Amino acid sequence: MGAPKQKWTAEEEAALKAGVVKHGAGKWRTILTDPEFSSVLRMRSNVDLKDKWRNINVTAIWGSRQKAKLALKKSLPPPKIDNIHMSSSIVVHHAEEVAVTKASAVSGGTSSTSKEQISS
Amino acid sequence: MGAPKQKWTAEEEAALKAGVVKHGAGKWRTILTDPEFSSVLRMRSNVDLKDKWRNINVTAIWGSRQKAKLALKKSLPPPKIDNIHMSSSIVVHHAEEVAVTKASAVSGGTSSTSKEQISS
DNA sequence: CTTTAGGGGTAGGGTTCG
DNA sequence: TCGAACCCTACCCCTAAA
Repeated sequence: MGAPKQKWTAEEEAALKAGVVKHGAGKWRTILTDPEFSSVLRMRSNVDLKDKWRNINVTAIWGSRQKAKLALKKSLPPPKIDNIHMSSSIVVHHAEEVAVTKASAVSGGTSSTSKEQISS
Repeated sequence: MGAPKQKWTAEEEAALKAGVVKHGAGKWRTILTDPEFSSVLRMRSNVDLKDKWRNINVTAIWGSRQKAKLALKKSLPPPKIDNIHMSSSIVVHHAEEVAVTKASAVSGGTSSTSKEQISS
């Protein structure tokens, strides 16, 4: 249909990151309205920005452990339909790489969220 | 966050609809204070009721976007490849449709508008 | 001042497609 | 199967009108 899955380009991703650095994470609409990024992110919505940012963040941190949460919620249906014979080859994963060199110094206390019951 | 996304249950939705039928749409506070629904909607605010009602109405109009897709996808048979999987945990979601015969001001023109070009 | 109505926007969950 | 893109729901904030 109209949007057959528009993949994010490097430019859009860079613009998104720059926008987050500039305005802070969560200010998708602000980033979108910024003339600096609006040119690149013209086809994106604020929701798209949020989703993309989530995806980036998730993939960056977790290199091999994101199923835990999912498995906890939705019991993973084991392929054991009938036969239960199968040597469980416990593959000892040597997970010790995943050097997260990505400086995620953007998210943090940027959002002050000062909702201290403003009095008129 | 304080509100970890409290999804509306069928009971709450039914109570909301019943309240609308009983007191009328727009009387959120009245519905909320009603001892009959206050038990179920104790955790909800009048604003929440309003929002939920808005969402329900919006969803009701569109009978070709989400529902069609979902139904199409769920009814679609798996690949012709014969497989012996599919344990199928009968998680039939019970969805009772409360036919609210109230005159909702949503009727317009059979919704042919698939595009929302809202420009402030 | 309280409530309702409508407009915006964000976060999270869940689904679809490659 | 997994991941990325996308859609939907809930919640909240703001402003104007009753």
